[in-house]
Formats: sequence, structure tokens, C-alpha cells
Amino acid sequence: MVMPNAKIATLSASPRVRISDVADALGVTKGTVSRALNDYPDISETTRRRVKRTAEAMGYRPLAQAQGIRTGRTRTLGLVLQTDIEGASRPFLSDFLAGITGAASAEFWTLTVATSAGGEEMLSTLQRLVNERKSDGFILPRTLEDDPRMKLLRALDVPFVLYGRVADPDRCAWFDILGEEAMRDAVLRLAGHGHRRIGFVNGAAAYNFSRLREEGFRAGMADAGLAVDETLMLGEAMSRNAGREATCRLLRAAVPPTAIVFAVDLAALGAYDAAQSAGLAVGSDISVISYDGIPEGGWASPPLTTFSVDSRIAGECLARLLIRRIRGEDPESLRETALAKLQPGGSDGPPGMTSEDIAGRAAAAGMR
Amino acid sequence: MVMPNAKIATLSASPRVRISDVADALGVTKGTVSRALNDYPDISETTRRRVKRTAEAMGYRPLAQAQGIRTGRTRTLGLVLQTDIEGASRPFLSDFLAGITGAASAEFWTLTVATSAGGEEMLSTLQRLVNERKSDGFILPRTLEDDPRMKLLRALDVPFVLYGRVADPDRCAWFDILGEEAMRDAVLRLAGHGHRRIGFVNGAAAYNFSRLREEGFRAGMADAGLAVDETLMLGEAMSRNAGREATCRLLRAAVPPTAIVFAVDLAALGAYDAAQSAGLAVGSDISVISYDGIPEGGWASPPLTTFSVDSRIAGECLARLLIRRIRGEDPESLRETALAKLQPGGSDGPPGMTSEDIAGRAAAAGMR
DNA sequence: GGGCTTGCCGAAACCGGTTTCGTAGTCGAT
DNA sequence: ATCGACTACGAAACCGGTTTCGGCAAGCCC
Repeated sequence: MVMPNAKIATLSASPRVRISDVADALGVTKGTVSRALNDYPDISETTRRRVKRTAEAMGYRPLAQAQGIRTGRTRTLGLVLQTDIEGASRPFLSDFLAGITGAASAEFWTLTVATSAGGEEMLSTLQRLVNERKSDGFILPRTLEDDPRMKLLRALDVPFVLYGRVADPDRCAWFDILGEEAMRDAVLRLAGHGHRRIGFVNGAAAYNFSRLREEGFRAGMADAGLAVDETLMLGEAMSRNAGREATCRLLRAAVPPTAIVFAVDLAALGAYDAAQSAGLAVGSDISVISYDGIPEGGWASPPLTTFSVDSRIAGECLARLLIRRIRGEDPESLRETALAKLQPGGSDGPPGMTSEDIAGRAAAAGMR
Repeated sequence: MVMPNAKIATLSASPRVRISDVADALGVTKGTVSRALNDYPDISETTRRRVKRTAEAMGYRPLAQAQGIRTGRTRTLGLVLQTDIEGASRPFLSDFLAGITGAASAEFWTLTVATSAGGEEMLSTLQRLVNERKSDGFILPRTLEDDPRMKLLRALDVPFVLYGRVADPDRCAWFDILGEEAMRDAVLRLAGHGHRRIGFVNGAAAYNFSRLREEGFRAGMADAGLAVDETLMLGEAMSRNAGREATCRLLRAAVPPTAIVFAVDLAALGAYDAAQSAGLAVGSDISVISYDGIPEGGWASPPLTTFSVDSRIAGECLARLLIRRIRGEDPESLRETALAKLQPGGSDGPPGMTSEDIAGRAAAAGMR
């Protein structure tokens, strides 16, 4: 009990090491210390090293808010979460935040979080954070095609990094997972199982990733030498319910698919519900491969085969990119991508039933 | 295209209204403006009103970081999330953050989020945020009995609010959901169905809420005139797997329960798995009631009957309490509680099988 | 009417940094 | 030896607020 308390007492007693303390200890002015620490050119190499060493030894850390009053920057990243959308991002949020704050704190930056419904409120929330200098730049998750947040921040001349690519890449920094590659691999995997009739259920068209994932699906079909049946291409499925309905529609098709690729795990879980209603076993009677890697997928039976995204790493990359962007690097050089990782479950396999059999089951289950 | 751009241009062009702008407009000094806005006593009522009105009209908002350099406070709440624990809090996180930031921004406060593994790292993360003045106080989720975070912040003289009560309530502010009432009501509901042999699966004993929920369970049993069989009291179940194992153990009991109360939804979902293995139907063969209100509970079949917690409101309350605490109010007066709300599903009902039948099924399923 | 409070506000210091400006030294060139 | 250019740093202003200090004017008392 003695040691820790003593330590705490010391830390709280000594108020803080200020720049003037360092300056006094060295017998120089605080201007010199500041310039040395910030690598100004008009400081001799000797002095610079001496200052840095002493500052380090004394445990000096500049007060971000005090720096900010002059520089306008406080080493703070901003993240505005949208709260009026369905589940999706939720399960990742904790990992995502851990990634951001982990990478940020390694460079003595912090994260300010705000929330907002979409639309105008989102923009005014960003405005306010900028006006009150609460963050030096923003991570923009869930990139939309032609994103209004992007326009606003650009007009305000505030740095940002997109999580997701965008149609017009001009002057944009981003990090993204190559969802199109995953979709392509999903098709190839199914084709390898022997499937020849494969459906696709996409997410909402407003998101840029939806366009990319569809492209990937089509590329995979082409690579596998399979024809795309446009009647088996559905979209706007971002929730379990929407996924269930989309699956039902596919099962009611004249010639239903024997396998379905989903752009979103949550929607793929809806396929389990639809399959159950139709008396079909996921994984044997009908195959499903999806994308995201949400934990619920692993708990489902059979576990969902999916391409999982490491949100923690995404957060780390985004934070690092944004910091570099704020420091002035050219956005065009700040673009990174990563691949989703196949997480094999039991929801895919060789076709166990023909399209006709599946159609029969669906009809028998009253799906018309 | 013209209007919005014009608006944006205006906003970004006019840099900011500073306190000296307001002072100049009124023909007074900035000291007077500052004192008027902060309700110093030595300002005439007339001047105070005049200043407040023009400041408002000019859209003046003090720069938190500039205030902070003198006052030490920057209107920032702190939240350190623990990342090395199982799922639980995850689904709520988004709502929780929305609640905090919503209430905070209503008073022009913001939220700084950090993450950390538990133990020492948690404490050093808090230390750093305090040392760098990154937040004026903290919300401490998941209160532990005799919480080390509390000790640290108290030693540093930094305000905090607990999410969850604590054994020694001295000088603590908190918000909490009365989980014990929910557990009590769960027992009474089951007893009302006709159950007389009820098991209990608690969460980890390190959390204070576990003690309270067990008390509630026992109180309910007493109120219902039922005896508690200590062999049916299990704990440390915070995950789906742990819940499955606990349920298996209960099913293997000499005289198994016909109903089980869980302290944590995630664990209750494990009961579905165990029941399935034993060939028992949740809701008819065996009843389950739980606590938390995670979305997965609603998707399960049958939907989980649970007492759901509104995390958004919890966040709002915590933020408001912490702000008042930082402003100097007495912690003892800053305590609020709320009730969890029964969310009826299909996982509970009149006992469909006797304990003997259940034991038989479990044995038949090879549970020994 | 003179001295003493008291109310109210201006002037200026202050918080902890950054940045501008000016100037001693140093050095090489003439 | 003189001059100019450069280097490296001290001095001081500055950022946008808060807070201390001091003093003027009005009000009070005797």
C-alpha cells in the first residue's frame, strides 16, 4: 500500500513540468526550448540535442491546449458517429475505437468523439467541432458516393481521411478494405465447389462500397466463366430482415440460385431465417458466403463463411494517415488498402440440391 | 449550388468571434465581458445583460482550450473503454456514446475517448489524460467492487461518476440501473408461471452489479416463498460459452431447475445452445429470463425475455451528473437510478416439463 | 462636508506555449 | 583590419481567454 500511494502523491503533488522549467534548467529561454523541440532550423544541433535530452529527462510534455491557442492545433482527431443507422458498424465500434486511440496515443494525440443523426445535423456537428477547434481533422467512416461531409470539410479547409474510397478520388486521403477482391474470391470459391448459379445481395447503393462489391462479384463471375443473371442481383439489404426478404425473393425465382453471395453479414444472417422457413439447410442445401466478420456470424449454426474485416487495424491506419495529413502531407500519397480475410465457416460447400429442388422446397413452404 | 457554398464560405471566411470583438463592440474591456459571461458578482446587472445579449447576438463562443490554459478546465468529459473484455458492453456502446455526447454537447461540452487494456495500463491511461489535461473528469463504466480507477482519480483530485454503484458509497457520484429489482421481478414472473425450482447464473463476481443481482434474485425467491438451492447458484458467466457451460451444469443437477434466471443476456444465449444439445425447447420445456436487452436476444428464437437497459439514457444521465460534479456539486447529491424495462419474449412460460423429465433429456443427450 | 465604504469597471498581469524581431558573435572574403 | 553574411539565440509580442489589482464615483454615516 505504501509504494503506489507514494507514487500517486508525488505525481499529483508536482503540478506539471512547464516549458519554462525546462528552459530554466538549461539556462536558456523558453523560446529556444520551443524551437529546439519543434525542429526549427535556426537552432544549433548541439543545443537541439541538449534540449531534447533534458526535456525527455524531466518528463516534459507540452500542453496541447496551450499550443493550440497559438497554432490552432491541439493534436486531436475527430470522429462523428452516425446514430440513426441500422446495426452494422456497431459490433466493430469498440475495436475501431481501440485502433484509432491506440495509434493516436502512440504519438500523443487524442480522439474526440461526437454523435449525430445524418443529414444536416451531421454537417452542423462537424461545423461546431471545427469552429470550437475541438479537433484538427476528421475520420469519416462509411463513405458515401459524393459525400457531403467531404464537401463541407474541404470548404472549411479542414483535413480528413475517408474510411472507404470515393468515386472522385481527387485530393482525398483514404483507407479501405478491398471488398471487391473478397466478393471476387467468394464467387471463385463457390464456383470451385461446383456452383454455377449464384445470386448476389448487395448493401445500400448510397454507399460507395456497394458499387465496388458488385463489381467484384461480376468480376468473379467473369473469371469463373459464369453468366450473371440480372434477376438474381438484389440490393439495399443492410439488416437481417432485409436479408431474409431478399433471400426469399431469390428462392422464389423461376430458377433459384444454389449459392448466394452477400455484401453484408447482417443480411446474410437473414438468409438463415429464410432458409429455415423454406426447410433448407444452409451449408448443404444452399451455400452462403458473406462479408464483414461480425461475431454473430461465428455463433450461427453453421458458422457463417465470411470475409472478415479487422476494424482495429482499420482504425490504426486511419489514425496514422490522418495525423500525417494534418501535418501537411499530400493527400494523394496517403492512401492505403488491405484485404479482408477469409474466415471459413460451414455455410458454404458443394451444391447439395439442384435449383429445381430448391424451387420445390420454397414452393412447398408457401413462398409461392 | 450557390446558396450552401455562399454560406460555407462566409463561415470559413469569418475566422471567429473573439472575446475582444465583443468587448470592442460594447466599448468595454475583455475583462468585463469575461466576468459578465461567467457571472462574477462585481458586475452590474445592467452590464451583465447587455454583454450577454450582444455576445449571443454576435455568436460568440469562448474557445475551450483558451479558457483551459488559465482555468485548467476545457469542458471535456473523459471515457476510457476497456478493450480486453468479452463482448458484453459492445452492442450498447454506440447508444451509450450517443447519450453521453448528446447531453454533453447540449452544454457545449465534448467527449474524449481513450481505450486501454485493464490493470495497470488503465491507470496509466487515466494518468496521462489527467496530466495532459485532456479531460476534466471521467465516466467510469463497469464499476468494480473497490475500483482502482476510483482510488487513483480520488488521489489526483479529479472528478468522476460511476456507472454502477459501489460497496463503499462515500463521496461517490453514480448512475445505475436497479438490476436487483429486475432479478426480483424475473423470479416473481417465473413463480407466477408456476415454476418452483429456479436456477441462477450470475456474472463475474468482480463486478459490483453481480452482488446486487444475486441479492435481487434471493429477494425474489423469498418474496415468492421459494427456497434457494445453493447448488443451482452459479456465476462468472459473461459470455455465450460460459452461459452454455453453466446451463449444462444446471441440467446435469440431480434435480434440475425448470427455469433459469441469467444476470447477463450473452450468457442466456448460451442457454439456447445448451438446451438445443439436450433436446429441450427454450420457452416451453425450460424457461429463461435474463438481463441487458442486447439486440441478439430479440433475434433468437424464441426471442429472449429480458430486462433491457437503455444505454442512451444512461449515457445522458452520466454526462449530466459528471458535468455537475465538475462544476463543484456535492457528490452525495449526484446519484440517480433507473429501472430496467421488461421486454417480454418467448423464452419464458409455464413449466412444460418436470425436473425429472428434464434430467432424463439431459442424460439421454449424453450430458451425464 | 469630510472620511469611509461599496459597487463597478479599466488596466494589466497571467496561463503555457509559439513566433517574430533584433542583435551579439563568428566566419570568410577583400 | 574592415565589412557583410550567417548563425544561433535572447527579448518580447502574441494567441484568447481569466483573474488580480487598483481606482473612480456614488452612497453612507456622523
